[in-house]
Amino acid sequence: MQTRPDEDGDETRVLWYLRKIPFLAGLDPERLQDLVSKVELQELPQRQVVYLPGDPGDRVFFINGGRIKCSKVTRDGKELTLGYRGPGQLFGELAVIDGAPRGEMAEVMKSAIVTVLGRDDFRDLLRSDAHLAFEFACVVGNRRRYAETRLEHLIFRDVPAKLAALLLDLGREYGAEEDGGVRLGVKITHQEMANLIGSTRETISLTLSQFKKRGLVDLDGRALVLRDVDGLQALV
Amino acid sequence: MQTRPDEDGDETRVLWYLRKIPFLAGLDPERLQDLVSKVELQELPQRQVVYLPGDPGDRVFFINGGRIKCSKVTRDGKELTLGYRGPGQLFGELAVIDGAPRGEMAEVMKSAIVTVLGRDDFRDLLRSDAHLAFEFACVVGNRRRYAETRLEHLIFRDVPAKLAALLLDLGREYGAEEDGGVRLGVKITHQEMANLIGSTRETISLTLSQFKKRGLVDLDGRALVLRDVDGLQALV
DNA sequence: ATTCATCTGTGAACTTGCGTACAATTTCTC
DNA sequence: GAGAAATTGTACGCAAGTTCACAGATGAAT
Repeated sequence: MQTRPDEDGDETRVLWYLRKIPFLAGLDPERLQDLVSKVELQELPQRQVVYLPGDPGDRVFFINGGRIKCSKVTRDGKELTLGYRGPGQLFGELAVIDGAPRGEMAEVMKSAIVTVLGRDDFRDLLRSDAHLAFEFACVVGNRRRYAETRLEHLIFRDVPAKLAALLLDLGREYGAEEDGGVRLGVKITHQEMANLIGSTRETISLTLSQFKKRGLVDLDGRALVLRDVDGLQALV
Repeated sequence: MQTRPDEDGDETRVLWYLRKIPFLAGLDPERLQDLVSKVELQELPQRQVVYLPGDPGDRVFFINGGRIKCSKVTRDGKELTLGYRGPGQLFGELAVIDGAPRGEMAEVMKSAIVTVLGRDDFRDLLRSDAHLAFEFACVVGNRRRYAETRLEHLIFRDVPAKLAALLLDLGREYGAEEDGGVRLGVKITHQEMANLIGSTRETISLTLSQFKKRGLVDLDGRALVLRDVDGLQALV
Protein backbone atom coordinates (compact mmCIF):
# COMPACT_ATOMS: atom_id res chain seq x y z
CA MET A 1 0.00 0.00 0.00
CA GLN A 2 1.49 3.34 -0.99
CA THR A 3 0.25 6.69 -2.09
CA ARG A 4 0.14 7.22 -5.79
CA PRO A 5 3.22 9.23 -6.78
CA ASP A 6 1.58 10.57 -9.89
CA GLU A 7 -0.94 12.56 -7.95
CA ASP A 8 0.33 15.56 -6.11
CA GLY A 9 -1.17 16.26 -2.72
CA ASP A 10 -2.45 12.74 -2.37
CA GLU A 11 -0.99 12.32 1.09
CA THR A 12 -2.69 15.44 2.26
CA ARG A 13 -5.90 14.22 0.79
CA VAL A 14 -5.66 10.88 2.60
CA LEU A 15 -4.93 12.63 5.87
CA TRP A 16 -7.92 14.83 5.31
CA TYR A 17 -10.10 11.78 4.71
CA LEU A 18 -8.84 9.96 7.78
CA ARG A 19 -9.66 12.94 9.94
CA LYS A 20 -13.25 12.73 8.82
CA ILE A 21 -13.67 9.31 10.42
CA PRO A 22 -15.06 9.88 13.93
CA PHE A 23 -13.61 6.59 15.03
CA LEU A 24 -10.09 7.91 14.37
CA ALA A 25 -10.82 11.39 15.69
CA GLY A 26 -9.26 10.80 19.10
CA LEU A 27 -5.99 9.66 17.57
CA ASP A 28 -3.00 11.92 18.13
CA PRO A 29 -1.65 13.68 15.02
CA GLU A 30 1.56 11.70 14.94
CA ARG A 31 -0.17 8.33 14.82
CA LEU A 32 -2.60 9.62 12.28
CA GLN A 33 0.28 10.69 10.07
CA ASP A 34 1.77 7.20 10.44
CA LEU A 35 -1.47 5.75 9.19
CA VAL A 36 -1.37 7.76 5.99
CA SER A 37 1.45 5.69 4.57
CA LYS A 38 -0.28 2.44 5.47
CA VAL A 39 -3.63 3.22 4.02
CA GLU A 40 -4.84 2.95 0.47
CA LEU A 41 -7.45 5.22 -1.03
CA GLN A 42 -10.06 3.61 -3.27
CA GLU A 43 -12.99 4.85 -5.29
CA LEU A 44 -15.66 2.23 -5.72
CA PRO A 45 -18.36 2.53 -8.37
CA GLN A 46 -21.97 1.67 -7.65
CA ARG A 47 -22.80 -2.05 -7.73
CA GLN A 48 -19.19 -3.04 -7.23
CA VAL A 49 -18.78 -6.04 -4.98
CA VAL A 50 -16.06 -5.23 -2.46
CA TYR A 51 -15.79 -8.77 -1.16
CA LEU A 52 -17.68 -12.02 -1.10
CA PRO A 53 -18.09 -14.81 1.46
CA GLY A 54 -14.91 -16.84 1.47
CA ASP A 55 -12.67 -13.97 0.39
CA PRO A 56 -9.68 -13.37 2.64
CA GLY A 57 -10.49 -11.15 5.60
CA ASP A 58 -7.32 -9.13 5.57
CA ARG A 59 -8.49 -5.53 5.36
CA VAL A 60 -10.71 -2.99 7.05
CA PHE A 61 -12.55 -0.22 5.22
CA PHE A 62 -13.31 3.31 6.37
CA ILE A 63 -16.03 5.07 4.42
CA ASN A 64 -15.56 8.67 3.35
CA GLY A 65 -18.53 8.84 1.06
CA GLY A 66 -21.22 6.70 -0.50
CA ARG A 67 -23.06 3.73 0.91
CA ILE A 68 -22.16 0.08 1.42
CA LYS A 69 -24.47 -2.84 2.03
CA CYS A 70 -23.26 -5.81 4.06
CA SER A 71 -25.33 -8.94 3.59
CA LYS A 72 -25.43 -12.70 3.89
CA VAL A 73 -25.98 -14.42 0.55
CA THR A 74 -26.74 -17.97 -0.51
CA ARG A 75 -25.79 -19.73 -3.74
CA ASP A 76 -29.33 -19.57 -5.03
CA GLY A 77 -29.42 -15.82 -4.80
CA LYS A 78 -31.26 -15.32 -1.55
CA GLU A 79 -29.99 -12.44 0.51
CA LEU A 80 -30.31 -11.15 4.05
CA THR A 81 -29.11 -7.61 4.61
CA LEU A 82 -27.03 -7.22 7.75
CA GLY A 83 -26.81 -3.47 7.52
CA TYR A 84 -25.96 -0.40 5.51
CA ARG A 85 -22.76 1.51 6.26
CA GLY A 86 -22.33 5.18 5.44
CA PRO A 87 -19.78 8.00 5.64
CA GLY A 88 -17.72 8.01 8.81
CA GLN A 89 -18.43 4.35 9.49
CA LEU A 90 -16.29 1.31 8.91
CA PHE A 91 -16.96 -2.14 7.52
CA GLY A 92 -15.15 -5.44 7.18
CA GLU A 93 -13.92 -4.82 10.70
CA LEU A 94 -14.40 -8.35 12.03
CA ALA A 95 -11.38 -9.35 9.95
CA VAL A 96 -9.20 -7.80 12.61
CA ILE A 97 -10.09 -10.30 15.30
CA ASP A 98 -8.69 -13.33 13.54
CA GLY A 99 -8.31 -12.78 9.82
CA ALA A 100 -10.87 -15.48 9.06
CA PRO A 101 -12.46 -15.48 5.59
CA ARG A 102 -15.36 -13.11 5.04
CA GLY A 103 -18.70 -14.41 6.14
CA GLU A 104 -20.72 -11.86 4.25
CA MET A 105 -20.83 -9.83 1.08
CA ALA A 106 -20.06 -6.12 0.87
CA GLU A 107 -21.54 -4.27 -2.08
CA VAL A 108 -21.50 -0.62 -3.09
CA MET A 109 -25.02 0.83 -3.10
CA LYS A 110 -23.97 4.38 -3.84
CA SER A 111 -20.56 5.01 -5.38
CA ALA A 112 -18.10 5.33 -2.56
CA ILE A 113 -14.73 6.58 -1.47
CA VAL A 114 -13.02 4.40 1.09
CA THR A 115 -9.66 4.23 2.83
CA VAL A 116 -8.38 0.69 3.23
CA LEU A 117 -6.17 -0.51 6.05
CA GLY A 118 -4.52 -3.92 6.31
CA ARG A 119 -5.59 -6.20 9.13
CA ASP A 120 -2.18 -6.32 10.80
CA ASP A 121 -1.78 -2.57 10.77
CA PHE A 122 -5.24 -2.12 12.19
CA ARG A 123 -4.61 -4.68 14.88
CA ASP A 124 -1.34 -3.01 15.85
CA LEU A 125 -3.11 0.31 15.99
CA LEU A 126 -5.79 -0.99 18.32
CA ARG A 127 -3.30 -2.74 20.54
CA SER A 128 -1.37 0.46 20.96
CA ASP A 129 -4.28 2.63 22.04
CA ALA A 130 -6.65 1.50 24.77
CA HIS A 131 -9.21 4.19 24.10
CA LEU A 132 -9.32 3.37 20.44
CA ALA A 133 -9.61 -0.32 21.18
CA PHE A 134 -12.45 0.41 23.56
CA GLU A 135 -14.20 2.51 20.96
CA PHE A 136 -13.78 -0.34 18.54
CA ALA A 137 -15.34 -2.76 21.00
CA CYS A 138 -18.29 -0.38 21.28
CA VAL A 139 -18.80 -0.32 17.53
CA VAL A 140 -18.65 -4.09 17.33
CA GLY A 141 -20.84 -4.42 20.42
CA ASN A 142 -23.54 -2.16 19.04
CA ARG A 143 -23.65 -4.12 15.84
CA ARG A 144 -23.86 -7.33 17.81
CA ARG A 145 -26.75 -5.97 19.83
CA TYR A 146 -28.47 -5.05 16.60
CA ALA A 147 -27.91 -8.55 15.20
CA GLU A 148 -29.31 -10.19 18.32
CA THR A 149 -32.34 -7.93 18.35
CA ARG A 150 -32.99 -8.85 14.75
CA LEU A 151 -32.68 -12.54 15.59
CA GLU A 152 -35.52 -12.06 18.02
CA HIS A 153 -37.67 -10.09 15.60
CA LEU A 154 -37.09 -12.37 12.63
CA ILE A 155 -38.10 -15.41 14.64
CA PHE A 156 -41.02 -14.17 16.68
CA ARG A 157 -42.76 -11.64 14.50
CA ASP A 158 -44.89 -12.10 11.39
CA VAL A 159 -44.40 -10.20 8.17
CA PRO A 160 -46.80 -7.31 8.85
CA ALA A 161 -45.11 -6.67 12.21
CA LYS A 162 -41.64 -6.81 10.72
CA LEU A 163 -42.58 -4.58 7.82
CA ALA A 164 -44.25 -2.04 10.09
CA ALA A 165 -41.16 -1.97 12.28
CA LEU A 166 -38.97 -1.49 9.23
CA LEU A 167 -41.08 1.40 7.93
CA LEU A 168 -40.96 3.10 11.32
CA ASP A 169 -37.18 2.64 11.38
CA LEU A 170 -36.86 4.14 7.92
CA GLY A 171 -39.12 6.98 8.99
CA ARG A 172 -36.94 7.70 11.98
CA GLU A 173 -33.77 7.70 9.92
CA TYR A 174 -34.82 9.21 6.61
CA GLY A 175 -38.28 10.57 7.31
CA ALA A 176 -39.46 14.14 6.94
CA GLU A 177 -42.47 15.22 9.00
CA GLU A 178 -45.28 16.77 7.04
CA ASP A 179 -48.94 17.37 7.71
CA GLY A 180 -50.64 14.03 7.64
CA GLY A 181 -47.63 11.81 7.93
CA VAL A 182 -43.94 11.13 7.60
CA ARG A 183 -42.47 11.15 4.12
CA LEU A 184 -39.65 8.70 3.47
CA GLY A 185 -36.83 10.40 1.65
CA VAL A 186 -35.27 7.17 0.46
CA LYS A 187 -35.93 5.12 -2.58
CA ILE A 188 -35.97 1.51 -1.47
CA THR A 189 -37.24 -1.39 -3.55
CA HIS A 190 -39.59 -4.06 -2.29
CA GLN A 191 -36.79 -6.54 -2.78
CA GLU A 192 -34.51 -4.56 -0.48
CA MET A 193 -37.22 -4.47 2.17
CA ALA A 194 -37.69 -8.20 1.81
CA ASN A 195 -33.96 -8.73 2.30
CA LEU A 196 -34.08 -6.64 5.45
CA ILE A 197 -36.90 -8.52 7.13
CA GLY A 198 -36.26 -11.99 5.74
CA SER A 199 -39.24 -12.25 3.45
CA THR A 200 -39.93 -12.17 -0.29
CA ARG A 201 -40.58 -9.42 -2.78
CA GLU A 202 -44.14 -10.59 -3.49
CA THR A 203 -45.11 -10.71 0.16
CA ILE A 204 -43.83 -7.18 0.69
CA SER A 205 -45.82 -5.98 -2.27
CA LEU A 206 -48.95 -7.62 -0.92
CA THR A 207 -48.50 -6.51 2.68
CA LEU A 208 -47.74 -2.97 1.61
CA SER A 209 -50.93 -2.74 -0.42
CA GLN A 210 -52.85 -4.06 2.60
CA PHE A 211 -51.28 -1.28 4.64
CA LYS A 212 -52.39 1.15 1.98
CA LYS A 213 -55.95 -0.14 2.11
CA ARG A 214 -56.02 0.28 5.88
CA GLY A 215 -54.78 3.84 5.57
CA LEU A 216 -51.53 3.15 7.35
CA VAL A 217 -49.33 4.27 4.48
CA ASP A 218 -49.76 6.03 1.20
CA LEU A 219 -47.88 6.14 -2.06
CA ASP A 220 -47.56 9.78 -2.97
CA GLY A 221 -45.80 10.06 -6.28
CA ARG A 222 -42.70 7.97 -5.84
CA ALA A 223 -42.34 8.45 -2.12
CA LEU A 224 -43.80 6.30 0.60
CA VAL A 225 -45.63 8.28 3.26
CA LEU A 226 -46.46 6.91 6.70
CA ARG A 227 -49.98 8.16 7.35
CA ASP A 228 -50.66 6.46 10.66
CA VAL A 229 -47.54 6.04 12.75
CA ASP A 230 -49.50 4.87 15.80
CA GLY A 231 -51.33 2.30 13.76
CA LEU A 232 -48.04 0.95 12.45
CA GLN A 233 -46.60 0.95 15.94
CA ALA A 234 -49.57 -1.10 17.13
CA LEU A 235 -48.71 -3.83 14.66
CA VAL A 236 -45.19 -4.26 16.01
CA MET B 1 -19.01 -4.30 46.72
CA GLN B 2 -16.70 -5.52 49.42
CA THR B 3 -15.32 -8.79 50.61
CA ARG B 4 -17.23 -10.41 53.39
CA PRO B 5 -15.41 -9.72 56.68
CA ASP B 6 -16.83 -12.82 58.32
CA GLU B 7 -15.02 -15.15 56.00
CA ASP B 8 -11.30 -15.42 56.40
CA GLY B 9 -9.24 -15.77 53.28
CA ASP B 10 -12.00 -14.48 51.10
CA GLU B 11 -9.74 -12.01 49.33
CA THR B 12 -7.33 -14.76 48.46
CA ARG B 13 -10.17 -16.81 47.16
CA VAL B 14 -11.41 -14.01 44.93
CA LEU B 15 -7.92 -13.47 43.56
CA TRP B 16 -7.67 -17.16 42.86
CA TYR B 17 -10.96 -17.08 40.99
CA LEU B 18 -10.00 -14.04 38.93
CA ARG B 19 -6.81 -15.72 37.86
CA LYS B 20 -8.86 -18.58 36.43
CA ILE B 21 -10.48 -16.28 33.89
CA PRO B 22 -8.43 -16.47 30.68
CA PHE B 23 -9.64 -13.07 29.69
CA LEU B 24 -7.91 -11.54 32.73
CA ALA B 25 -4.83 -13.74 32.48
CA GLY B 26 -2.67 -11.16 30.76
CA LEU B 27 -3.32 -8.59 33.46
CA ASP B 28 -0.35 -7.61 35.61
CA PRO B 29 -0.52 -8.75 39.26
CA GLU B 30 -0.93 -5.25 40.61
CA ARG B 31 -4.01 -4.47 38.54
CA LEU B 32 -5.44 -7.85 39.35
CA GLN B 33 -5.05 -7.14 43.04
CA ASP B 34 -6.85 -3.83 42.55
CA LEU B 35 -9.72 -5.68 41.02
CA VAL B 36 -10.18 -7.90 44.05
CA SER B 37 -11.61 -5.06 46.12
CA LYS B 38 -13.98 -4.02 43.35
CA VAL B 39 -15.40 -7.41 42.62
CA GLU B 40 -18.17 -9.29 44.36
CA LEU B 41 -18.31 -13.05 44.60
CA GLN B 42 -21.70 -14.70 44.13
CA GLU B 43 -23.01 -18.23 44.22
CA LEU B 44 -26.04 -18.70 42.05
CA PRO B 45 -28.35 -21.70 42.41
CA GLN B 46 -29.75 -23.54 39.44
CA ARG B 47 -32.74 -21.89 37.75
CA GLN B 48 -31.94 -18.54 39.27
CA VAL B 49 -32.61 -15.67 36.91
CA VAL B 50 -29.60 -13.36 37.00
CA TYR B 51 -31.26 -10.59 35.05
CA LEU B 52 -34.22 -9.96 32.79
CA PRO B 53 -34.81 -7.71 29.78
CA GLY B 54 -35.22 -4.18 31.04
CA ASP B 55 -33.05 -4.65 34.11
CA PRO B 56 -30.24 -2.12 34.50
CA GLY B 57 -27.12 -3.11 32.60
CA ASP B 58 -24.62 -2.06 35.19
CA ARG B 59 -22.55 -5.16 35.83
CA VAL B 60 -20.43 -7.74 34.09
CA PHE B 61 -20.15 -11.35 35.20
CA PHE B 62 -17.15 -13.68 35.07
CA ILE B 63 -17.98 -17.36 35.41
CA ASN B 64 -15.88 -19.58 37.64
CA GLY B 65 -18.12 -22.57 37.56
CA GLY B 66 -21.51 -23.74 36.37
CA ARG B 67 -23.43 -22.78 33.26
CA ILE B 68 -25.45 -19.73 32.24
CA LYS B 69 -27.98 -19.42 29.44
CA CYS B 70 -28.47 -16.08 27.71
CA SER B 71 -31.71 -15.81 25.78
CA LYS B 72 -34.28 -13.49 24.26
CA VAL B 73 -37.73 -13.94 25.76
CA THR B 74 -41.18 -12.66 24.90
CA ARG B 75 -44.08 -11.92 27.24
CA ASP B 76 -45.95 -15.01 26.06
CA GLY B 77 -43.15 -17.31 27.09
CA LYS B 78 -41.42 -17.88 23.78
CA GLU B 79 -37.68 -18.05 24.01
CA LEU B 80 -34.69 -17.89 21.68
CA THR B 81 -31.40 -19.01 23.18
CA LEU B 82 -28.51 -16.72 22.28
CA GLY B 83 -25.88 -18.93 23.83
CA TYR B 84 -24.58 -20.84 26.81
CA ARG B 85 -21.68 -19.46 28.82
CA GLY B 86 -19.39 -21.65 30.88
CA PRO B 87 -16.37 -21.46 33.23
CA GLY B 88 -13.76 -18.94 32.18
CA GLN B 89 -16.23 -17.00 30.05
CA LEU B 90 -18.05 -13.80 30.77
CA PHE B 91 -21.61 -12.63 30.23
CA GLY B 92 -23.60 -9.43 30.50
CA GLU B 93 -20.61 -7.76 28.89
CA LEU B 94 -22.51 -5.52 26.49
CA ALA B 95 -23.48 -3.42 29.49
CA VAL B 96 -20.01 -1.92 29.40
CA ILE B 97 -20.49 -0.14 26.10
CA ASP B 98 -23.29 2.13 27.23
CA GLY B 99 -25.02 0.84 30.33
CA ALA B 100 -28.28 0.40 28.44
CA PRO B 101 -30.92 -1.88 29.98
CA ARG B 102 -30.50 -5.60 29.41
CA GLY B 103 -31.90 -6.85 26.15
CA GLU B 104 -31.88 -10.48 27.13
CA MET B 105 -32.37 -12.86 30.03
CA ALA B 106 -29.56 -14.63 31.86
CA GLU B 107 -30.50 -17.79 33.72
CA VAL B 108 -28.47 -20.30 35.67
CA MET B 109 -28.60 -23.72 34.01
CA LYS B 110 -26.13 -25.38 36.36
CA SER B 111 -25.48 -23.81 39.74
CA ALA B 112 -22.70 -21.32 39.31
CA ILE B 113 -20.01 -19.27 40.95
CA VAL B 114 -19.46 -15.87 39.41
CA THR B 115 -17.42 -12.77 40.14
CA VAL B 116 -19.30 -9.57 39.47
CA LEU B 117 -17.72 -6.30 38.38
CA GLY B 118 -19.48 -2.94 38.06
CA ARG B 119 -19.78 -1.42 34.63
CA ASP B 120 -17.71 1.68 35.45
CA ASP B 121 -14.88 -0.34 36.94
CA PHE B 122 -14.86 -2.65 33.96
CA ARG B 123 -14.87 0.25 31.55
CA ASP B 124 -11.99 1.91 33.37
CA LEU B 125 -10.09 -1.34 33.29
CA LEU B 126 -10.53 -1.72 29.54
CA ARG B 127 -9.62 1.87 28.88
CA SER B 128 -6.40 1.47 30.80
CA ASP B 129 -5.15 -1.60 28.97
CA ALA B 130 -5.09 -1.73 25.17
CA HIS B 131 -4.39 -5.43 24.99
CA LEU B 132 -7.26 -6.23 27.31
CA ALA B 133 -9.56 -3.93 25.38
CA PHE B 134 -8.54 -5.66 22.18
CA GLU B 135 -9.20 -9.06 23.70
CA PHE B 136 -12.57 -7.81 24.78
CA ALA B 137 -13.33 -6.65 21.25
CA CYS B 138 -12.43 -10.14 20.04
CA VAL B 139 -14.84 -11.79 22.46
CA VAL B 140 -17.64 -9.44 21.45
CA GLY B 141 -16.73 -9.82 17.79
CA ASN B 142 -16.83 -13.59 17.90
CA ARG B 143 -20.23 -13.53 19.51
CA ARG B 144 -21.41 -11.07 16.90
CA ARG B 145 -20.18 -13.30 14.13
CA TYR B 146 -22.06 -16.18 15.72
CA ALA B 147 -25.23 -14.10 15.93
CA GLU B 148 -24.99 -13.08 12.28
CA THR B 149 -24.36 -16.64 11.17
CA ARG B 150 -27.44 -17.71 13.07
CA LEU B 151 -29.46 -14.96 11.45
CA GLU B 152 -28.58 -16.51 8.13
CA HIS B 153 -29.35 -20.06 9.23
CA LEU B 154 -32.61 -19.24 10.97
CA ILE B 155 -33.92 -17.45 7.90
CA PHE B 156 -32.76 -19.64 5.07
CA ARG B 157 -32.80 -23.19 6.39
CA ASP B 158 -35.72 -25.46 7.19
CA VAL B 159 -36.14 -27.30 10.45
CA PRO B 160 -34.41 -30.58 9.47
CA ALA B 161 -31.36 -28.63 8.29
CA LYS B 162 -31.22 -26.52 11.43
CA LEU B 163 -31.69 -29.51 13.70
CA ALA B 164 -29.03 -31.52 11.87
CA ALA B 165 -26.63 -28.60 12.19
CA LEU B 166 -27.41 -28.32 15.89
CA LEU B 167 -26.82 -32.01 16.50
CA LEU B 168 -23.49 -31.85 14.70
CA ASP B 169 -22.54 -28.83 16.79
CA LEU B 170 -23.46 -30.65 19.97
CA GLY B 171 -21.51 -33.65 18.77
CA ARG B 172 -18.45 -31.51 18.16
CA GLU B 173 -18.63 -29.92 21.58
CA TYR B 174 -19.92 -32.66 23.84
CA GLY B 175 -19.65 -35.76 21.70
CA ALA B 176 -17.71 -38.92 22.43
CA GLU B 177 -16.68 -41.06 19.47
CA GLU B 178 -17.69 -44.68 19.68
CA ASP B 179 -18.05 -47.46 17.18
CA GLY B 180 -21.08 -46.69 15.10
CA GLY B 181 -21.48 -43.07 16.02
CA VAL B 182 -20.95 -40.11 18.22
CA ARG B 183 -22.57 -40.21 21.63
CA LEU B 184 -23.80 -36.88 23.00
CA GLY B 185 -22.75 -36.47 26.59
CA VAL B 186 -25.30 -33.80 27.32
CA LYS B 187 -28.84 -34.02 28.45
CA ILE B 188 -30.79 -31.50 26.42
CA THR B 189 -34.56 -31.34 26.18
CA HIS B 190 -36.51 -30.99 22.97
CA GLN B 191 -37.69 -27.63 24.22
CA GLU B 192 -34.10 -26.43 24.58
CA MET B 193 -33.31 -27.56 21.07
CA ALA B 194 -36.38 -25.75 19.80
CA ASN B 195 -35.22 -22.58 21.53
CA LEU B 196 -31.85 -22.90 19.88
CA ILE B 197 -33.10 -23.22 16.32
CA GLY B 198 -36.24 -21.13 16.58
CA SER B 199 -38.81 -23.87 16.34
CA THR B 200 -41.26 -25.67 18.62
CA ARG B 201 -41.02 -28.61 20.95
CA GLU B 202 -43.47 -30.69 18.90
CA THR B 203 -41.65 -30.13 15.65
CA ILE B 204 -38.35 -31.17 17.22
CA SER B 205 -39.95 -34.32 18.53
CA LEU B 206 -41.32 -35.15 15.09
CA THR B 207 -38.18 -34.29 13.16
CA LEU B 208 -36.02 -36.24 15.56
CA SER B 209 -38.13 -39.35 15.16
CA GLN B 210 -37.87 -38.96 11.38
CA PHE B 211 -34.10 -38.82 11.79
CA LYS B 212 -34.35 -41.99 13.83
CA LYS B 213 -36.37 -43.73 11.15
CA ARG B 214 -33.79 -42.81 8.54
CA GLY B 215 -31.00 -44.19 10.70
CA LEU B 216 -29.34 -40.82 11.16
CA VAL B 217 -29.56 -40.86 14.93
CA ASP B 218 -30.44 -43.31 17.63
CA LEU B 219 -31.74 -43.10 21.14
CA ASP B 220 -29.58 -45.39 23.21
CA GLY B 221 -30.81 -45.37 26.73
CA ARG B 222 -31.04 -41.70 27.59
CA ALA B 223 -28.27 -40.53 25.31
CA LEU B 224 -28.64 -39.38 21.75
CA VAL B 225 -26.20 -41.04 19.38
CA LEU B 226 -25.37 -39.65 15.95
CA ARG B 227 -25.22 -42.76 13.76
CA ASP B 228 -24.64 -41.14 10.40
CA VAL B 229 -22.66 -37.93 10.64
CA ASP B 230 -22.29 -37.62 6.88
CA GLY B 231 -26.00 -38.06 6.39
CA LEU B 232 -26.68 -35.30 8.86
CA GLN B 233 -24.09 -33.11 7.22
CA ALA B 234 -25.81 -33.63 3.88
CA LEU B 235 -29.00 -32.15 5.28
CA VAL B 236 -27.34 -28.91 6.30
C1' DA C 1 -42.59 -46.54 46.86
C1' DT C 2 -45.80 -43.06 45.55
C1' DT C 3 -46.77 -38.67 43.96
C1' DC C 4 -46.02 -34.84 41.22
C1' DA C 5 -43.71 -32.39 37.67
C1' DT C 6 -41.43 -32.51 33.62
C1' DC C 7 -40.56 -34.42 29.32
C1' DT C 8 -41.78 -37.01 25.05
C1' DG C 9 -44.70 -38.90 21.21
C1' DT C 10 -48.27 -38.35 17.92
C1' DG C 11 -52.16 -36.86 15.28
C1' DA C 12 -55.40 -33.40 13.26
C1' DA C 13 -56.72 -28.88 11.92
C1' DC C 14 -55.21 -24.69 10.57
C1' DT C 15 -52.21 -20.61 8.88
C1' DT C 16 -48.67 -18.18 7.08
C1' DG C 17 -46.24 -16.98 3.65
C1' DC C 18 -43.42 -18.95 -0.16
C1' DG C 19 -43.09 -20.18 -5.08
C1' DT C 20 -44.73 -19.63 -9.49
C1' DA C 21 -46.69 -17.08 -13.15
C1' DC C 22 -47.71 -13.13 -15.84
C1' DA C 23 -49.03 -8.41 -16.87
C1' DA C 24 -48.39 -3.60 -16.15
C1' DT C 25 -45.54 -0.03 -15.02
C1' DT C 26 -41.47 2.63 -14.18
C1' DT C 27 -36.70 3.67 -14.74
C1' DC C 28 -32.34 3.36 -16.99
C1' DT C 29 -29.34 3.42 -21.06
C1' DC C 30 -27.85 4.52 -25.38
C1' DG D 1 -37.13 8.98 -27.44
C1' DA D 2 -36.83 3.97 -28.24
C1' DG D 3 -35.68 -0.17 -26.42
C1' DA D 4 -34.11 -2.78 -22.55
C1' DA D 5 -33.99 -3.70 -17.83
C1' DA D 6 -35.76 -3.43 -13.45
C1' DT D 7 -39.66 -2.87 -10.49
C1' DT D 8 -44.36 -3.53 -9.01
C1' DG D 9 -49.21 -5.60 -8.57
C1' DT D 10 -51.98 -9.61 -8.01
C1' DA D 11 -53.71 -14.28 -7.94
C1' DC D 12 -53.59 -18.99 -6.47
C1' DG D 13 -51.89 -23.53 -5.08
C1' DC D 14 -49.07 -25.72 -1.91
C1' DA D 15 -45.95 -27.06 1.79
C1' DA D 16 -43.81 -26.39 6.07
C1' DG D 17 -44.48 -25.88 10.41
C1' DT D 18 -47.37 -24.01 14.25
C1' DT D 19 -51.10 -24.78 17.52
C1' DC D 20 -53.99 -27.62 20.14
C1' DA D 21 -55.05 -31.71 22.51
C1' DC D 22 -54.05 -35.63 25.00
C1' DA D 23 -51.61 -39.98 26.32
C1' DG D 24 -47.61 -42.18 27.90
C1' DA D 25 -42.89 -42.10 29.89
C1' DT D 26 -39.40 -40.56 32.74
C1' DG D 27 -37.38 -38.60 36.65
C1' DA D 28 -37.16 -36.15 41.13
C1' DA D 29 -38.69 -35.62 45.80
C1' DT D 30 -40.52 -36.90 50.08
